[in-house]
Amino acid sequence: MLITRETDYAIRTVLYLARERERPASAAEIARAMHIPKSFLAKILQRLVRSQLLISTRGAAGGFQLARKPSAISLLSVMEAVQGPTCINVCAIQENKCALSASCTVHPVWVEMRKDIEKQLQKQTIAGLL
Amino acid sequence: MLITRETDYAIRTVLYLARERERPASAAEIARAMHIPKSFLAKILQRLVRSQLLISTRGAAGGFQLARKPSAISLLSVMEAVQGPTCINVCAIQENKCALSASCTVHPVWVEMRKDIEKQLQKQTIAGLL
DNA sequence: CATAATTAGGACGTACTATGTCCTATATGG
DNA sequence: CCATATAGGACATAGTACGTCCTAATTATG
Repeated sequence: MLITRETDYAIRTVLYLARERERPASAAEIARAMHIPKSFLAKILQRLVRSQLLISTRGAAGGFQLARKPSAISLLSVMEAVQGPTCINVCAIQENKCALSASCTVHPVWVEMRKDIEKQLQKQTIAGLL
Repeated sequence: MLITRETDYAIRTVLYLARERERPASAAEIARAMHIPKSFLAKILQRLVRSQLLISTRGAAGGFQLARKPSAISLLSVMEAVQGPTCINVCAIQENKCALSASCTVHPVWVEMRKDIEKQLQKQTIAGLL
């Protein structure tokens, strides 16, 4: 699976926050609105904060807000924040995982495909999806 | 992961058979040449036969051969033979898996991306990779 | 200051899928 | 008949996806 459920949740979350930009939204509120299990969402929010896509404020009346304009957030950046680098194939990431990579004529195909996919994910911004 | 190890093995297998077209090659021979665990390869070969990419002959001196010209075998067909339909995302396959699909603005992006990937996999033929 | 509301982080559990192995049945050339 | 193959199912193992829970740390508000 290229896009996990976690990534899906992360995108929904960012989309929600893009619509509610004035005030911080709490994890509980986002979970309710976007149909995401609350304690799972908490983990996802942590990652989005660490990747500097979101800003969090603690304590009562705290919550999460976008750290940048929706037009400056690509699907790729959200995806990489929660999943790490996009992985088409074991081979295409870690050379040493494939015993034949030197002589393998398929290898360049995977590399090329991964590039294309990343380019597409980069083009799609949160602003564009609103 | 979009491309599993099983698919990788399947492609190696078909590539090997494309180079040895005159005579049937046994599972043991292919496994040795392509660094694939033998009993795992047996399963993969079964699927390739059922999908009519390969022809098998049983008994002594039996083995596997391509059912079509290498130019008529795409990476997509090999991939679908072993993995089933390419799956980018749960959402993009089974509508009902996503509670929000009706209102979800990301959904069309996944569908489009999947189409593109399949188009690329279709273009790449075994003949082209030799 | 006390308390309720909130995020931060780690440990843990469960279920599914990828990756294989193994055993038995079946076919076939010599 | 027997050695060599494929066919197919049951089973085993490891890794990842998906999610829960508990304990801190922080802060607005009464």
